[in-house]
Formats: sequence, C-alpha cells, structure tokens
Amino acid sequence: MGTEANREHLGTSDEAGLGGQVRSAVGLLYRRFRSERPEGTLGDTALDVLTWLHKHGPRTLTELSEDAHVAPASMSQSVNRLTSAGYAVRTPDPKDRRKVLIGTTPEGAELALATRARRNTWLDEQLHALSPDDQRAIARACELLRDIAGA
Amino acid sequence: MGTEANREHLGTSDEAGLGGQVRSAVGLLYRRFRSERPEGTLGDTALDVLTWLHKHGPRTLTELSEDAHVAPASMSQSVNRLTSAGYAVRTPDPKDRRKVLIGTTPEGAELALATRARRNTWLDEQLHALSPDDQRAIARACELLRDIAGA
DNA sequence: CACCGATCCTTAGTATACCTAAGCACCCTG
DNA sequence: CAGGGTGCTTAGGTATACTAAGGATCGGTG
Repeated sequence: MGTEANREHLGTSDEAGLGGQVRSAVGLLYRRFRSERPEGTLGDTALDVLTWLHKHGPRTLTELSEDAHVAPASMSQSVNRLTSAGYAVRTPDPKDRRKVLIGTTPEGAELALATRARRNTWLDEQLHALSPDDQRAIARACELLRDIAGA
Repeated sequence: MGTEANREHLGTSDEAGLGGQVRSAVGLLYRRFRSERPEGTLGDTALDVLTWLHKHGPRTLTELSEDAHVAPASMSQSVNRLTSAGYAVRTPDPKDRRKVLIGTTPEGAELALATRARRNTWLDEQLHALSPDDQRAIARACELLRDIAGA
C-alpha cells in the first residue's frame, strides 16, 4: 500500500500543540460538513437551529443566540431564513411581549428529522467503522470540547 | 439504509448519533475560534493558508485549494487578501507559466508565527487543565477526525 | 508549424453567516 | 407616568464559499 498517499491537509500542524491539532481538525471538518450540504438547502446554521427547536421546543431569540454562541442579531437573520422558508414561526410571547417565541412548523419538524438522518449518514458510517475504543475517544472529546467551546 | 432508530424524544439523544455530537461540537468550536480572532485581522482561512505556506514553502494555487478542500476560485480570493495585505506574493512558475507559486513575504512569515502562538494560547490553556486521559482522547479524536474529513 | 483540447488561474456574481451600531417596542420601578 | 433596562430587529460591513465564464499557456497531433 505504500504509494505516496500520505497527504497532509491545510491546517494540519504536527509540531504544534494539541490546541493546534484541535483547531485544524475542526477547520477541516467544518469545511467538509459545509460541502456535504446538498444544494438548494438551508444553510448550516439555519438547519442547526431548526433541529434545536425541534428537539427542545419553542425558544426565544435570545435563548437561541446564547445556545449557539452568536449575537442576537445574527440569530435573528438565521431565523428569518427559516421563517421565510416556512419552516419556523415567530409568536409573540403572551407574557412578555418584548419576547418572541420561535417554533417549528410541521414542515420544519419534518425537515429537521429528514435532514438530520441524511446529514449524518456519511459521518456515522465513517464513525461506525472505527473501533469501540476510538469511538469512545471521540465521544469523550466532543463532550470536553463542547464544554471548552462554551466556556 | 434504514435509520429506523431516529425517533426523537425531546431531551437528549446521545446514543442517537455520535455523528450529531461531532457535528455540533465542531460547529460550536468553529464559531468560538472565529470569535477569538482579534479585530482587524485576516480571516481564519487566510491565516491557515499563510501558516501552511510558511511551513511548507511556496505552492501553486491548485495545490493550496486541494489541501484546504475548497474550490480554486475560493482559494484565489483568500490569496488575494494575503497579497493585498502584503503577507504573500504570487510568482509565475518559470517552468509552466500557467501556474503561479504563492509564497510568504517576511512580514507574512512573521505574522504566521506570531499569530499561531497567540491563537492557540487560550485553547492550550483549556486543554492543559484536562486530565492526561482526556487529553489523549482529544488527540486521538483529532487524528481520527482529520482522516475522516480528508476521506 | 498551426491548431485544439486540457489545465491553471482569475474575475464576476451570488449566497450564508457573523459582527457592531442604532433604533423601536415593551416591561418594571419609583 | 417618566426613565432605565431588556428583547428584538434592521442596516451596513467583512469573510468565506460556490458556480460560471474567460484569458493564458501547455502539449500533442495532423
């Protein structure tokens, strides 16, 4: 098997610390995920929001923006995309009319499920091919890194 | 393939997909890294390219775009940002004048080093606070995921 | 040698996603 | 009910990515 195949990728930094490795892996994966996105679909973030809403029920905009670690204004735009595509609705909170509750429409719920299944197929296949130990390492790493990202 | 098991209960879906966890962790980290970027700096990708060039020497545009898994046109733009900021130069390849070799300027090299150090400080600190086992898990996960991203 | 397809790069136009700044609407308290 | 704080939105700007289209150069073939 010894062809030249040991290709490095942009962002790979062998001699850098663990931080560099994490950073490069994240960048690579992010771009890869982005390119996996089928055409004519909602963006990455919008879909994440939809999935989140589907899973956790209606949320205010501020809550969503905090969950995703983006500014409220950014989240507002993402929600705009969802609502104008008919996948989410804004409802004024009856108890505090400054707030707006964002929830999925039936179409949105369906899309969330469908997309999620399709979206993770490739990735899950790759992951299932790994040893149980490696899978555990990845699960653990996700947990830890999610904490770090949220810190 | 069936994906029969994707029935969702509001709440946690940890065993519903390692893929989903990876995806969400990556998204969170990516945004976090992005927000760490000091203002008035080059973008993430541009900086990655600069670091890459600094480490591996001049490359053609196509090579760069393949390494980063982006279209050549996208890479051309990123390189534009670098060149117009004075951190990289384009040199026609003497052997094949269709090609253009991209290399760093001295300023670019310096920036690559400086940025790299500064950039990973926060992340390295977080990672150092983890147990050795956890650090190993993350290192392993990066390795595996990098392979998957490049596949 | 002249032509032609393939290759490399660039520019143009479009879309997503993020930010800050600014402003409106609403709530609560004094 | 006036003022200050909170929640959301819009406006304007940057970075990154894509596709489409065009210019330049190379290599092979008649």
